[in-house]
Amino acid sequence: MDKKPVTIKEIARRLNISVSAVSKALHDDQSIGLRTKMRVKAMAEELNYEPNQTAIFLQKGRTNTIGVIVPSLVESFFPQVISGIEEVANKHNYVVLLGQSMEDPEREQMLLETMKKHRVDGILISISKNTFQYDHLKKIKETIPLVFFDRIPDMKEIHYVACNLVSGTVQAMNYLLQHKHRVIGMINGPEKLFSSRERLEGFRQALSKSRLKYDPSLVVNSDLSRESLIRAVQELLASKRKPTALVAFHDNAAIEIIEYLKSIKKDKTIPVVSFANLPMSSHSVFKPAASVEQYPYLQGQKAMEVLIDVLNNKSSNEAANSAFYKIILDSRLVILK
Amino acid sequence: MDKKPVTIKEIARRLNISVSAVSKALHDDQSIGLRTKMRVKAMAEELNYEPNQTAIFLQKGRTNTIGVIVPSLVESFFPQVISGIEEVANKHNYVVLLGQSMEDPEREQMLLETMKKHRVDGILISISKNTFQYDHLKKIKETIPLVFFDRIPDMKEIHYVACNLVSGTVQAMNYLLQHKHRVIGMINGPEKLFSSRERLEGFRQALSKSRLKYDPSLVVNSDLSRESLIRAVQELLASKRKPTALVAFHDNAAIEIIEYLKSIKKDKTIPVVSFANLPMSSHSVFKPAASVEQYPYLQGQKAMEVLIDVLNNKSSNEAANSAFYKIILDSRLVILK
DNA sequence: CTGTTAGCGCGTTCAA
DNA sequence: TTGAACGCGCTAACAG
Repeated sequence: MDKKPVTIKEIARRLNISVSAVSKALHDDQSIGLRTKMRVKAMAEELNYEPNQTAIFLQKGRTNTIGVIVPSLVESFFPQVISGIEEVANKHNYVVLLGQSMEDPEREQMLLETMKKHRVDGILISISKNTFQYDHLKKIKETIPLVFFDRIPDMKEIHYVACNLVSGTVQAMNYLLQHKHRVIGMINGPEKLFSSRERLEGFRQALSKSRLKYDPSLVVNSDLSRESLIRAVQELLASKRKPTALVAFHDNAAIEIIEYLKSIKKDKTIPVVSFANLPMSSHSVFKPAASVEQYPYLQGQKAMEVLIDVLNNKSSNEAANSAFYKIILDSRLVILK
Repeated sequence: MDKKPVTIKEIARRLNISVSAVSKALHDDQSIGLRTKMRVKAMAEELNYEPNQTAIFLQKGRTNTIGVIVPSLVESFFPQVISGIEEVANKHNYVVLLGQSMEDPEREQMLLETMKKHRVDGILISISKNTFQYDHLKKIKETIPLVFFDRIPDMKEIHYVACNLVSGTVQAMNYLLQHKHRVIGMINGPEKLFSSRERLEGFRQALSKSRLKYDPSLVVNSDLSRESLIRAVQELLASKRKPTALVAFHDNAAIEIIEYLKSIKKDKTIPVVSFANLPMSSHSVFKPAASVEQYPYLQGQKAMEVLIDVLNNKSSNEAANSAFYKIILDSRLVILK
């Protein structure tokens, strides 16, 4: 199938000149005669020469490769982020090494190590929802630039890009409040997740702005599995103050929740608002009433831009290293008609 | 942030032994004394030594990286394929370099070249729907093992994994025929696509088995854009023999088609069957009546297994190189209740 | 058992 | 203007 790839050395041999001359000629170095330059290029063309990047990687100490770790691709939110990442990455001559943690912290750690071995120049990561132990992240961070997106761990001194879920949640709440709902329940994600805490914060802020009192029993955490979501709904519906509307963690959760509500004939009376991870959720039979757009594509772009910036400034003065990017994008409530 | 990574050489220096001794010790080579082995390993541990893969890549002439090129990640079918690929790849110590062609042949070609530069060991690719010119594929194929999946170009001497869409289409047709439909229309994809031709073949086979005559005017090709799909529906509905049921290219197309049919109040009378690219299409308001499951995850697994096989046999006798894998998975019609 | 030597393919001094 | 020599980090063939 494939014969030996042609090297710079081969070209040199055929032309009876030195390797370094060839190397320089190919790079349009000043110090090479036009004549030899032409000859070299012609020969390179003829032999279909292609530089061996792995040699260059070794020599330069960088691979122009960035690692991207997402919890899973089925969540449709992430493919969009990746698209954004890829667009910016390619534009800057980077290539994307992909890994899915499958929400498994051990796998996540393994992926980080593999990528490190492969000497990626940097890593973009959205942590698994079961990752509560950040030692491996902290360790990797010492060696490789890390930028977090969407799912941010509770760590200091990190770069990250995320959506302002606080304001998004406030918007979602206001929507429900304007529709006269006074008892609103929230089915949140895992308690330790940064984004869960943001939603909670928004929940409280919205209530307080409307001079309503915050009732902790109206907020239930879940691990986002089907069972745990249903349990959460049941718990809320069983509480003394039965909510007349719900805020769900995201569209996937919302769909499960609405499906359940429908099964008990409550879907018409209890509107659910959520967070837009699914572009197609507007088609769904179990469509939420409204959803907070989180601009995954933009998040991907921004995260990659941050990484590139970090990469470019890495070698410069140490002082700059004490600065951390914290990019917060605005989210926006979208009413699904 | 990161200081100089420690090398094998550094360990050698500190221990006052040769580099190769260290290398061998780390690899548990027979020819190294237990004592030195221990010392080396201890030191490696202490200094937090990690082998520089890029150096190993250069030396071994392989990167343990495979390139995966898909038309786009938004099509939800592909993320699933990728998951299958990743599972097998990781198990065999390969890592995935991802690229989206965005259905753009030029971008596709660029990605192929980038991956070649990065010296991936092999490439898995599903071609863009606008790729009708295979020169770049043929060229790459000479150098790097290529395995196609799902969207297969019309080329000889290639490895590929795909679903048996012929039988899938026959099943789809039989479903409609059993429901007393005698005039069935097909909205196919781009004519040059292998999978379009398979659908057409299944369409004809099913008709002929039922002793019905094949009417070319009942098959319309489309580029799968919204506009072209609607045009296709209009064309079919305007023809002399108006179809009472439709076969769509895939769920995405089906959803657009049904949405349109609904807008002209025909969705109840004209059932649409299609091909399952969307796991969630069963939730959709514009849900097709049935859909042919194409087992994306399995396709990904198989494709990767084929590639690994090819990779392992590459160096062996030339005769083996004349054999090409053509793996056809069975598809199965799923009735969406 | 251990160390020396020679690459892998390329870029980059430093001499010539 | 050109070439020789060295280094990137590691493995492997060959001597001691």
